[in-house]
Amino acid sequence: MSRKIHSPLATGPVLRKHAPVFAALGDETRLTLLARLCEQAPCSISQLAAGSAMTRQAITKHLRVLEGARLVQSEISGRENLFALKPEPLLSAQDYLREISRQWDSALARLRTFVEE
Amino acid sequence: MSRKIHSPLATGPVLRKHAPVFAALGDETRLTLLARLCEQAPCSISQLAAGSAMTRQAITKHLRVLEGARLVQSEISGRENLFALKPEPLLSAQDYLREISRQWDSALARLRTFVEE
DNA sequence: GCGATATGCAACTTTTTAGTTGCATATACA
DNA sequence: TGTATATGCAACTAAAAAGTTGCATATCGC
Repeated sequence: MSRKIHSPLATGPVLRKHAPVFAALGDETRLTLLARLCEQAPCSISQLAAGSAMTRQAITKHLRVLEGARLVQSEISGRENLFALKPEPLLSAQDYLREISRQWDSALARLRTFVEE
Repeated sequence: MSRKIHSPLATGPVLRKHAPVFAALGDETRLTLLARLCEQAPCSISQLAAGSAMTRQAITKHLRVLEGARLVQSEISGRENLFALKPEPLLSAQDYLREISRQWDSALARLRTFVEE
């Protein structure tokens, strides 16, 4: 009787919101940076580049990608550029994944019911 | 007193496990495919390509990427190749995100305590 | 067997990403 | 002031990703 209300997982705006976040997370170097930034609050570019085998420029680019996905925020302090983690997109991404799992489970349940009748 | 045990968010194997999953999720076309597959159980390639502006071949490639990340599983049935969602990597990715958020929160808490003293 | 449907494979083009190098600029600090 | 530190900007290379086209092959149904 009730019209099925399926949450708009694949709606234009929703896709355009989440895909860039996942893309930003889809790189080992950037995951490493995030992990580092969530242990040690604000870090400068040089600080972050110090622990890496890559160039400072490479690290900078990765940080800009993370910033573009709003996963980190930068603030200039004197001559250095400090980066800090911003958890909102992470939570949002989590919700998105949870919603997919949820829908999948309910699809399975429906299928099972259907088969059992 | 107690040595700090920080969960290995940025450990080689952990990175190599999760980065590809996030990378696979980091594309609008693939997110759309996943959403579709979680509503309608097993779908053939042609079926999935039908609702898209892209070529069947392009869709096939995206499906292979998803399969590479173990987000979907394919099975051949007669002349068609049926794809179904596999939720395990999604759950695992969720855990990873949750762990980052958790560590971030505890880092903030520690910082706050430190400042307040 | 035949025609239509569903795929796979391979070669190729175009974009994007990842990383580098070199050079200019601004801030700290002795 | 002068030197060392922290960055930004731009040009370039190399490699991976996204998509396309053309053709071969296998299966379904009549």
